[in-house]
Amino acid sequence: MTQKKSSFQDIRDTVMARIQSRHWPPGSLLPTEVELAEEFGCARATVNRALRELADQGVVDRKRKSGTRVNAAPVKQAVFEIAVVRQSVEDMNAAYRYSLVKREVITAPPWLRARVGVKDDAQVLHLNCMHFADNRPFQFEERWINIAAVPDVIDADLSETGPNEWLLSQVPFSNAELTSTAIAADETLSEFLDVPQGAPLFQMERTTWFQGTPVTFVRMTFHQGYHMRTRY
Amino acid sequence: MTQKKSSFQDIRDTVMARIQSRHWPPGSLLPTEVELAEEFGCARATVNRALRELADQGVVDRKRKSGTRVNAAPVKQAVFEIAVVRQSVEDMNAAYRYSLVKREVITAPPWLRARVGVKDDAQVLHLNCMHFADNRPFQFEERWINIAAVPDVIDADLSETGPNEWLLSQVPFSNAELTSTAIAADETLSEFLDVPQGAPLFQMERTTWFQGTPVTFVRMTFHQGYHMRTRY
DNA sequence: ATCATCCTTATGTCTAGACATAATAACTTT
DNA sequence: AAAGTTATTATGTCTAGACATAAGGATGAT
Repeated sequence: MTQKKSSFQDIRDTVMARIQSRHWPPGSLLPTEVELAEEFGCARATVNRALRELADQGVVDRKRKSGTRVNAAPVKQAVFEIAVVRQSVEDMNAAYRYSLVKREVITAPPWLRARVGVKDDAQVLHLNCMHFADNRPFQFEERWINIAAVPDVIDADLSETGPNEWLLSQVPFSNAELTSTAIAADETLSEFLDVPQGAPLFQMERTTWFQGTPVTFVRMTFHQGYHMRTRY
Repeated sequence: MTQKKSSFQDIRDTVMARIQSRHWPPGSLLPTEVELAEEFGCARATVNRALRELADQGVVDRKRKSGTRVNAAPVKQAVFEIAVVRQSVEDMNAAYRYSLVKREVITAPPWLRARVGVKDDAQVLHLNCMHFADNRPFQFEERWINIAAVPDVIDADLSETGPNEWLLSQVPFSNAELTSTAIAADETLSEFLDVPQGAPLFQMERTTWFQGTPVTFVRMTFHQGYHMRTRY
């Protein structure tokens, strides 16, 4: 059945539709690229691209010689954007304000050394910052920056723009590990975020590396009632 | 400088290295595909694939006629796997146990209708479940399933396997919206998760659609101290 | 039966060339 | 100067064919 639709997107969507409709149920084997190319009346490379995208999405599994199989237990994965605070505040149509609360150079404390893996005597820049949305507390940020990794940070003016934005401009491509949890507001957080002590708060921690060396560790605590949103 | 390295992966990695080393700084324009193909001694299609992958990663922006530009503000995105509860428990080397607490068929309450968009008189299956790790509370799950979307759910045996796993086998490919937040334990949660009332708890809510129709809404509350982890 | 070896096969990648398309630049007309 | 038209250009996609490679299957030796 040689159809005239040719583009790899059509093929990708058609194949996806057949999988969703259980024409090709989970676990089943798809026709070979050559057979599909025949059916769709196109070159094998076109089918290859279509199936490769589905494989990247985790919809199918592909193995040489074995063929292409509908993934029975698709690895559901969500992609969420690591938004800069300013962005997410402005996206809510709120006025963003930033304030540097504290700035000091210290030797990395043991817990930090264990966490990010810097040398015993490593000097770090320790910062406390507040981010506001429409003058209401939005996020309290506590950050440690490995001075050895970004020496320029010593001279950076962090009173106007947050350290996150400064770091992004300096070290745009990095790896990170991220954890989220719920914590109870301690005295400090209660003051900065204007909530009762013990209030449940959403907290994210992120460790960032650039080419293997740790750059920064940040603990971000959000105002009460904050929801992190993502789609997939 | 016609090199002998040819594979698109080599090219992708080389280009990435040049971007990281600021040989091509953020905002700058890369050579055209033809020029790069010359430099690397390969076909343009090979360069195209390399650059396309970098564009997919958000490292570069590509526009017809304009060319390929290093992304100044790369959209940082984290990918986290939507693990089935059983998986994440077993990944911790803990014994997984599941228990169905409550099961009832009800008419969708107004807040749920507003949330997921089902008809006024839609019948939904309402479930409460507990997930344990080594016999300690791990997650309390409250779920509503749109019966019209998956009629078979009425006859499904959900006493042994959780509704999540059952649904995954029935509706493997779906879209979802996901939010995370911190809440204080109310009376019910305090009992089920064995924490004091008011304890800060990590909560995720997920709405799932299949081909446009809402399938299920689930509210998952984790034990105290739970960390959601992800890397990028 | 067990193991090593060769053959077959489906995917993985590359090439050279072609046409399509979006967006800028250059030119023309008003 | 403003607006509309045309050329140019870099990416986007496709093709037909080629060789590479992983892995399953068959074969044969132990």
